[in-house]
Amino acid sequence: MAQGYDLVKDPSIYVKVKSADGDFSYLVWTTTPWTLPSNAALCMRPDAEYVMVEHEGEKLVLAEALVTKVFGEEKAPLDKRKGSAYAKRKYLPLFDTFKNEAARAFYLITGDFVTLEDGTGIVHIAPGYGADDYEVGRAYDLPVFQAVEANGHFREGSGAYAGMYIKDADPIIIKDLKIAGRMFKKEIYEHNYPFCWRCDSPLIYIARQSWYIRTTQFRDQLIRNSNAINWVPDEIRTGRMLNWLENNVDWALSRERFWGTPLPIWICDSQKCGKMRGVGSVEQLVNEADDPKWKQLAAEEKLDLHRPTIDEVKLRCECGGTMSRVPELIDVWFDSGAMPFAQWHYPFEHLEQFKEKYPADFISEAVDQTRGWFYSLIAISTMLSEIREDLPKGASFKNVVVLEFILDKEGKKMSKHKGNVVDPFATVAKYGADPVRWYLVANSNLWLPTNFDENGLAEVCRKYFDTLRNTYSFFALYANIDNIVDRAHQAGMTVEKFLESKAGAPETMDRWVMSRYQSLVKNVTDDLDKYEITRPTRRIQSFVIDDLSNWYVRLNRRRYWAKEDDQSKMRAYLTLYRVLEGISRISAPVTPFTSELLWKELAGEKRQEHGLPLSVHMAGFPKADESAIDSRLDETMEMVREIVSLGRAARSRKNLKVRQPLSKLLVGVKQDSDFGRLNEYLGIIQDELNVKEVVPSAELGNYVTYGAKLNFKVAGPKLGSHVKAAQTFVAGLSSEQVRQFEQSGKLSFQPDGASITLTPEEVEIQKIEKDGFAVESDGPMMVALVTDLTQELIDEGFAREMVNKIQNMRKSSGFDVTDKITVQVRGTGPLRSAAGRFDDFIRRETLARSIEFLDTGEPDGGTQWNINGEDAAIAVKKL
RNA sequence: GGGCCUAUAGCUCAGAUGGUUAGAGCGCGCGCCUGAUAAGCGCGAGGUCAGUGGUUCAACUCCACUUAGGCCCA
Repeated sequence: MAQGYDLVKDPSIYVKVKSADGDFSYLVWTTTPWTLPSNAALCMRPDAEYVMVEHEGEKLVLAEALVTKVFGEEKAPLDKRKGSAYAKRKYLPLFDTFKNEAARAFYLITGDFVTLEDGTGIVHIAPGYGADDYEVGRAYDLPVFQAVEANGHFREGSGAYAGMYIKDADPIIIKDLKIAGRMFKKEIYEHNYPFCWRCDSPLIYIARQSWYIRTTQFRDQLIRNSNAINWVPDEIRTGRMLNWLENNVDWALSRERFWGTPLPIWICDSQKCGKMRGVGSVEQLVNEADDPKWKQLAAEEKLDLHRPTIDEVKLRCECGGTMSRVPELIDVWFDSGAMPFAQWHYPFEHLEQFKEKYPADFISEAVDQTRGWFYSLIAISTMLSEIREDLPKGASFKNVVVLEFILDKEGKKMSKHKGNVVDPFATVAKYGADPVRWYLVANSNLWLPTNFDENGLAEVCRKYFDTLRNTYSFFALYANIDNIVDRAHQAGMTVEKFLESKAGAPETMDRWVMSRYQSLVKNVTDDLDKYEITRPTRRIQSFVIDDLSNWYVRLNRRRYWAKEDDQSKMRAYLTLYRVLEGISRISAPVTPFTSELLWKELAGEKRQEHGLPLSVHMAGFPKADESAIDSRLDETMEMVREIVSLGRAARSRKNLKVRQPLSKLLVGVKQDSDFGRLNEYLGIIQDELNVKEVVPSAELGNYVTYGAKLNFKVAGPKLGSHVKAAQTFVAGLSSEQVRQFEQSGKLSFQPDGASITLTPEEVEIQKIEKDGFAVESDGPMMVALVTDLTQELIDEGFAREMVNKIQNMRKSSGFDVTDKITVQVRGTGPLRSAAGRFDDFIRRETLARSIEFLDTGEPDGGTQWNINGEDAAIAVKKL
């Protein structure tokens, strides 16, 4: 069996083989000179025309179609007849290695497999080397000559070549043929040749004795059973698997090794008898053994069933003689395919479990297992279910995800040889098993080849795992401040129940994140049901990063700073707890360790006392609560996020940093009625954009110009070849014309004499912002910032800057988030008056007991700051 | 040689039944934000959709061929 083919250049030679019954030679072509001493016959295509031509005083026979190719010129034929006319004519062997066998060999045969593309149309047949030659040899009852042994060396008694390695023998054989006047010409031929995958040495095809399973007898059932399997992706089923099964050949079952699973066939030692027996169980074996000690050993479970020990067991033969086991082992692929049965010790034990578990719901392996595991599983289960009543007909698995390979960054196969191998152990050690798995699964669909990029792995760690961990840490930080776990345990409750008992009603943000979470569970479940894994993994990732961390947690931070047992805070804890617990469960199939850690941390050490599973892997997959999915809420929040995003873009373009409060944001939405939906969320928009007021703006026309473009998908089929003219016409409309069309819904034009009326569905109206406003828009959505500053806004800007500086100093000083402090400031007049005006605000934000403004000198251990252009120094002290 | 799969931004990948200006993340440049985050947000630069030919009003998408890579088989 070939493990890998390489494109290589080998010598190819044309030799002249003398006819035994005529004054001419057959011109024969081969790429393996070393097989010539083992030649047994020559083969022609029966229906092809063969001609005899004269060349340098010799008469040569070859296929008419190849004359020009071989000689490089036309040759006038001396004779012409079909290949079939040469059948059975004898020739003189090139070598006398097997001359004693001449009675059965060295004659012309015919076969349709002979092609007229390469060579001479006359093929040299060596049944000992190559499956095709062997088959032909069997059909003609040709002897199997083997001058070369399985180790690639010529055997003793093969004349001058004895002991020689085939590749070394090739040139000598060529030289000998030349001396004997049998060489016609030599070329270099480029072809695929098999090589050992491990040591790279060339392999030879050699006929050997072997035991087979006649799988060809079950070909139709194999195909039917494979077709009944859900292959993901489906093209495996219709492509390579079908292709492989259609070309099924009998399973060469036996192997020759020292140790392994024995072929359970015993043969009578007596040549005369020669009975064979297949042994089907240990019980049968020891009962039929000639020595009772084996029964004893088996009873003690000390009987080693492997070769070579098993070979000591001899059986009694009906003829009175002893039977010995054949020396062969079973192909290990048989073990892999027998796994579904062997794991339950079918048919001897555990029949109930077996019946329940068989066939398997799901397996997964890589695409190279077409001829490996996938085949062995299908083959064994198909054959068994055909002959046993107690098995359901079909394959031993129902669904399979077929993986593609992981290639290097350039898309090349990884091999030690090329040095582009990524060491999986080092990679797991560096990044962790879960991130590696997450990266491989989330990066691209499993059935597509993946170009492995370590940067992508680092990104997964940073983005997904760090964010998840930080989200949990945030929860833990505050929950620990409030001593939630201990208090829950004291109250004899789970953390969840305890939080539930203290929590107020869910707020909009809580309902929103739960809605998003339940949608996530639903979508992930649907995906997994379809054996999709990349999409759900990406869904989880984007939920954790965008929805949970960057929106829900960030916007709700203040709730977590509230006083002990504040109801809103408890609801926020509870919501975050539930979502994190759910994430732990739905991501467990991909990140078993991270999920387990999260589960343990959330559920607490005493989780079992409260009836919670010890492990997340025993906890079951969550079921989506679809009643909690509020699509209108999702949609509205999406609008809010869009408005905030546009507002930030507007600030950015005007260089207005967010810490500077502004008085007003005008918001234009698709319809005026939509603005009402935003009422509940105006606070979020105000906070995110630091504006005092958010108001609707109905006067879109003041900010935009109108444009239009053709909706090709709708208009294309109707307009046909006028589509381009229509696009030009629509794009050329003025803002006023588009505005009129929006109201009237009618638009006509005349391209090339035709008359066409466009409907509103066929034209998309665009609104494009006018220059000169702090305006941003996206589709129907638009925001405008009012940028005028009052003294109060300026003062608040100063105050917020000071808060920011003090917070940074708290953090760099390593204070806890609950530490109370005092603050000393030296600064300019404007700072001082702003600080006075917002004294409460600054102290509240920074947990400062007092803010002391120094008239002279520097604060003790102060840091210099530039605050909106004003020079200042600030010092913080822990109380 | 036969069969199947892959090729889209510097990198990794999305792009139902052909339809407008081909998207995301990372990386890069500039700006912003940060009492959980080695995070985040905004703007910008970056593409002959491997190549050639064909079908079509219209092709990343359909067809043929070619190139490169992968797997199974000869």
